[in-house]
Amino acid sequence: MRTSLKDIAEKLKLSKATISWTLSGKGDEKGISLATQEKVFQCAKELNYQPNLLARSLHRGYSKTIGLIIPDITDSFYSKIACVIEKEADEQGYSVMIGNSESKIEKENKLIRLFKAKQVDGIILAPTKVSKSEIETLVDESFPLVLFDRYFPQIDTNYVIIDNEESSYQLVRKMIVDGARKIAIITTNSYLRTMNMRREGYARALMEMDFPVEPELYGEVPFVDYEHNIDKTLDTIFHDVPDVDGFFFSTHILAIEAFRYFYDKGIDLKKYELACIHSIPSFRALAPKINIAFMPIDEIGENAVRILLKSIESHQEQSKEKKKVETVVLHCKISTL
Amino acid sequence: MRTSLKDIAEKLKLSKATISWTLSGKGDEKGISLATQEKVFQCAKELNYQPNLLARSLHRGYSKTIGLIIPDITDSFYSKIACVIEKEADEQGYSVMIGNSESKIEKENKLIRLFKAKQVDGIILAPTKVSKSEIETLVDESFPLVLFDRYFPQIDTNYVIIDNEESSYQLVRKMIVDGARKIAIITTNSYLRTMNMRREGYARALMEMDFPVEPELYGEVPFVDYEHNIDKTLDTIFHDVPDVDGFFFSTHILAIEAFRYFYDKGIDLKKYELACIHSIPSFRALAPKINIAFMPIDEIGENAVRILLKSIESHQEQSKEKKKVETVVLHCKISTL
DNA sequence: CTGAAAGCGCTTACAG
DNA sequence: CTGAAAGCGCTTACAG
Repeated sequence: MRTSLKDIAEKLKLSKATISWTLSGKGDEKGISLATQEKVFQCAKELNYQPNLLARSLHRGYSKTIGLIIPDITDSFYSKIACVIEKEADEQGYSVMIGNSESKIEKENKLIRLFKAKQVDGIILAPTKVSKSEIETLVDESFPLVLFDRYFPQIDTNYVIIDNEESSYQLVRKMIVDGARKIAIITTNSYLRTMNMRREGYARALMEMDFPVEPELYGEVPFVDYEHNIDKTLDTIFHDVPDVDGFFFSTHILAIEAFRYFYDKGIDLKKYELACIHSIPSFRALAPKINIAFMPIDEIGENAVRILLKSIESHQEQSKEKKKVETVVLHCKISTL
Repeated sequence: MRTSLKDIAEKLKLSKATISWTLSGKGDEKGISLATQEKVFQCAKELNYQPNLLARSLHRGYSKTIGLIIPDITDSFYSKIACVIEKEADEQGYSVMIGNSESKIEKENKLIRLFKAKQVDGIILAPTKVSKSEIETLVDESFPLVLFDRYFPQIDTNYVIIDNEESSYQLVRKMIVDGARKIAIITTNSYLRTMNMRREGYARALMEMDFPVEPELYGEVPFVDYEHNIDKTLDTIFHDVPDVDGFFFSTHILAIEAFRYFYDKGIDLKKYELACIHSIPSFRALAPKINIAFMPIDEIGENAVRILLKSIESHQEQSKEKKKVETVVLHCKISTL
């Protein structure tokens, strides 16, 4: 059995209150004699006392814990965000529970309920979809919440997103300047506004140059099993538009799979202009000339935590005023590797 | 405020006990009238009742939560393991708290203490070092614990590891069969037994063929900032052994960095025999001929969870018998991509 | 200077 | 068929 306040109290023949005051550093304030405090510290150390955080949270009504839900922890973008968020939260005295929604709405809902049941003080979430989601419940309850990466205009809550349209526009514009004329866009899940914005940026860059936005150059890979689906998509594009000369990948995952396809087919990457949103280390060796919109990982994480903690505080102050929603739009640095 | 049992009880003019029995599905067993049960379920639904898991855990003495501590969540090996462990635990009714030790012993110790304070029922851990660690405390307290990936013979607890020596041996042997004669080993942190075993397997394959184990072919990259350190290491090897014709990378991270170096220097990868422990998707495009020891991710995760849960159960049964330690050694599949 | 007591939200042995 | 009560391990307002 773990040692509790009671154990120390009994051993020293003091009350639990005295032990609690002392160990929480309020001994002086309560005027507990130095001798007693000394004994308490001594005994706590001997018994290797660690406060039970569940009991503390139960009493205090908050847990100093935030929940983070991401679609895929093995995706380097999300795992890096998780890393930053954990570090940021830690500095503010919060710990983080991470949950993997696997891009499944049921899993996401389950995690939201679990985290609430575990009394997290707030949730940071990269949502997968929006249909009949627990997110709406959170918003209705004005539960402290920050969404990131994916955007649903109909949900009235805090957001941290990047300027997907502008980043895509810049990337595609760069490819055009560098000589590309028939640029394909390889993307996924068009029901995600994030992906739509990327497509719009792509279209804007083309239209600005009076290039047509050809349906044949649009490749949408279903998100599930995209490893297998991308081949078909690329086959079709190469068939329909043999002189395609550029590829804009809306995610790094699609880019990796495409590079594998290029390799399998013996197609030389160097002949094409390339661009991608977010970078991973292997790009340096795989496609060093690729244009990248670098995700501002640190800023995303820091802003998410900052906004969430603000929201938690105002929530705890019972300020019944209607929450003001905060939306942060961050910008990617665009460059080659 | 969230709704509690008390709220429902007051609203229905019943006792908290009745509500609790009903909602936990033991209403029939306790002979609570169907009419009452119906009302309770109805009301719980209306008020969107969710039990407070902190309170439940506090009472029950267990939290149905396990802690997972890994050195780097952005490393695909660990994040995949985390994914499997979460899925496996979920099936058994456990949730997982993930912590990032950043390969720092202080952070690891802090996480162990935090998880204990949060009353996790057990911990799965890929340890970073062993010096004066909280791990020893866990073992002394016979706290349910499973280590994986890294091995410390002096710690008497459960382990799940792969056969690092044999996997390395097989990989290097394959390279020799394929014609390599001067094989460099690129590795890190020799104080980790895991890395030492990989080196020993490398040496065994060489010695078996009566090849010398040349110190000039041993490249150890310090783990911190290895991005920058690997260049020096490779420079030295190419300088000292210009006719090096094979590279054995003890981790995928080192391989990626080396490939970037090869690219930067304009060295053609294809001229070399390559081998690496663990694979990532971009290898398919980066170095398709590379020999890989495929980590049995699923088995590692499943075994870790299985052993931990067994340990938790025997712990909860207060069986004072000395824990029997379980060590599982798994094997990698060796092949090209 | 220190303690008794209430309460956070749950569960469960006991009573009737 | 249902309830009163104790207790999990904390914290804190109140009392002396």
